[in-house]
Amino acid sequence: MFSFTIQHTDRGSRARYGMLKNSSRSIETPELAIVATKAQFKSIPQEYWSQLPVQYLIVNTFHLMTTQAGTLLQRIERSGDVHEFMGCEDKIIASDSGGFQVFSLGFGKKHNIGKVGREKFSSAHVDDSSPLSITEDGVAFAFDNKKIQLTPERSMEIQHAIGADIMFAFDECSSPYNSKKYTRAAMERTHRWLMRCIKSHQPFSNKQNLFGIIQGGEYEDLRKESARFLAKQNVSGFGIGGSLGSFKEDMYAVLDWVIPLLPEEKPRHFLGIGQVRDIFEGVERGVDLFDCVIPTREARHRVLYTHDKGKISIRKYKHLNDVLDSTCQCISCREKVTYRQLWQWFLEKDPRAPMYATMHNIWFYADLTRKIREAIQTNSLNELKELYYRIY
RNA sequence: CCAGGGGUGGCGGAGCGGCCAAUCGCAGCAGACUGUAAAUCUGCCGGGUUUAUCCCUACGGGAGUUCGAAUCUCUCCCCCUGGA
Repeated sequence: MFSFTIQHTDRGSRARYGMLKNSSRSIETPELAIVATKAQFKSIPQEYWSQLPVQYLIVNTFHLMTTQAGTLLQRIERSGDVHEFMGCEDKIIASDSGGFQVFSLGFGKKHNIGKVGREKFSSAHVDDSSPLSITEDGVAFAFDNKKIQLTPERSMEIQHAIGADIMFAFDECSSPYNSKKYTRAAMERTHRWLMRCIKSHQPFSNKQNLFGIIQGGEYEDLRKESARFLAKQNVSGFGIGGSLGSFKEDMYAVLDWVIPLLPEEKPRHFLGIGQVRDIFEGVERGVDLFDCVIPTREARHRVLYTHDKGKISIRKYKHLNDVLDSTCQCISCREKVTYRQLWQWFLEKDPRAPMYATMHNIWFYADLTRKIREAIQTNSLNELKELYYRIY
């Protein structure tokens, strides 16, 4: 049984503190999902997983079906479901549909861009010709010298098979380089795919929950149209996806357009976003859920998040004999691992390096979202935001 | 002492007459990373400067050959491997 209850709404913004439940599992919101694409927390041995302060995580349909030629998926199914496979019975597990790979392995790869830009795009950038074959039926990927077919029905089938608590509808994540015309076509196709996902989901709707995805790129009219369409559908929540424009401001504008059009009582998940400022800006605008690769990926890339010093490249602190963050309770900080030690492990390619760094960043984000939830309840979100904006 | 193989930028290691200030890797420096093609990627990395199809100093030391040498010759020094 799924429920989402809003327990407190911030006075000065759209921020809300809520409780999301699916059968015996529950999480408090706002919360950020740690990305576990292949049903694993990269670089952390499984015996540590139960100690991680993670209540929400997300796996990926596309990568589950392509990893080890599909045998990973079979192993998950044999375990019962993805919770049992991972030994994470108590965590809410979401699964992405593979819709992001339509972008990341398509236009994203072709142009080496992400869904949030850093420059103003011009007409010279416009490209509507994806290297993938995208048709009304679905998408054909060429990956690892193999042909992978994904349709709304196939994506749903896999997400049902692994037993995710929250499933995302199969969509086409648009590119910042797409024309408005293409962005509209992709959005409308995504809407039609959603209807097929809803139909496939019907028999499973008592145990699992389908979130539809709002598209429309950086265009106000498209975003609003998509939000209005989604608001009417029989879904448990909403993902806000697709291209988010050239700059952070564009991305926040998308939230401002879309969220007021969505029903208050359903959760909103801002797909793929999660830098520190983005979390605050999103929460203020009414986002309940996030997911982002940044905590784990940047840890592997030797970047740490701290509550006292901001974002830190370990390279610059490698001679310090301090723990990573004096206010942190993560395994690394409890064991008094220093910057010097961590750097040494990175140089030696010791697996403890990415492991401790990743655990640290996961702890950081857990602390951050916990503080945000507390701040919403005590109407002090703004003060907390100011505190973090000094170093982020 | 004899025979053979070597000595190249912080380190490892290419080059074996001009396209060499010298491939590449490591380390160093700077930057990036937002529904994970990512423990990855990009740029710099002898010195100077007007940042350039410029100038210096450089491939163990010295002396040669040559229009031209890290690359060939001689000699000295040092290292490694066999032999006495």
